[in-house]
Amino acid sequence: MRVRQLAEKLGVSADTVRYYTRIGLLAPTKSTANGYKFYNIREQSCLRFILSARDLGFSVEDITQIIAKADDGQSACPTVRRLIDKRLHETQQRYLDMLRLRKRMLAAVDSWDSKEDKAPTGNQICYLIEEFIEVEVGSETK
Amino acid sequence: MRVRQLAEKLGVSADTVRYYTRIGLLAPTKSTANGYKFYNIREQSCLRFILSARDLGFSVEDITQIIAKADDGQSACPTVRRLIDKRLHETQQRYLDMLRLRKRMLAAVDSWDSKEDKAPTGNQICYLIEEFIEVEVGSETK
DNA sequence: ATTGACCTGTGTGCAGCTCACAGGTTTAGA
DNA sequence: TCTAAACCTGTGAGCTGCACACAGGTCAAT
Ligand SMILES: [Zn+2]
Ligand SMILES: [Zn+2]
Ligand SMILES: [Zn+2]
Ligand SMILES: [Zn+2]
Repeated sequence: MRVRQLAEKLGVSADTVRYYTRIGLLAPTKSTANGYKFYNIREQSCLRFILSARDLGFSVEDITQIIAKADDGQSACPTVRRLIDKRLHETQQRYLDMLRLRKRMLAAVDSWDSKEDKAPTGNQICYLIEEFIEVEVGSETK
Repeated sequence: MRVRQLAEKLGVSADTVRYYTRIGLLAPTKSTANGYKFYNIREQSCLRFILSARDLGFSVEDITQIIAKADDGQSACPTVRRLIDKRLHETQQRYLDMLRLRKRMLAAVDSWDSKEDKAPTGNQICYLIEEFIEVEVGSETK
């Protein structure tokens, strides 16, 4: 199997497969004739694992560690439990950040609906942005 | 004002100010004597604007466009309205992605609580991940 | 003059891919 | 058999928004 065939089989781009190969997560054999990389069934199941872990929020570095443990013959489960706890906290944080940002953006759009366009002055670049922040900072203290 | 003073005044790192300077969002005068960059009051208010826009979810590229419009003497308001709509959709999407991911991660952690650690086999790297995905994919179709 | 603390600009690194590009391979046609 | 176009490959670079490393400059105290 060459890179494109593997990629299509598992529904990712060939570049993604190349990337995982480049960083050492996949280790295809190198054809002697033309230098093309050759992925066997073992690489395929490894990629499947990588994609599953990715979908659970593990970073590429996490996956590297997990695979290294397993390749070493040890159980990766403790590592997996430890790492997902960390990533879960991060995901939670990012989720909250997105939520707050979304709220702020919606408030801005809403308040801008009743405001007209204005040309910039020497002091202001865009009064929509500058005045919205002032209002928001003020209302945050109450 | 030199880079550090400006940075501390507005509560960001000196590297952040240097970054905005590097990409042309800030244009300090260059001291002839020692090559140090000098930020005046105008650069300061420009940085304040940049930070306000950043907090509203605008990208650096967005901010570049907005400032360019204003520097050109035109109203940046239409640009601002158009761009925030785009960024709002993206933020919404990322928010939903985080929400789904969080849910998936929580489900994994929950189901793993009652499972023991296992050593890897020739076919499996970590059964926690591999079997959770199978279960999840199955339950998605019902 | 010298030490040391602090500051500066520039270059590089980061995740997780994606894109650009020069060249090799395969295939269809003549 | 030759050729030309379509397709594929590996490698290198680029993306965002900074943060860090580093060699050297500056300044106050000795
Ligand atoms: Zn925890
Ligand atoms: Zn405006
Ligand atoms: Zn819309
Ligand atoms: Zn395991």
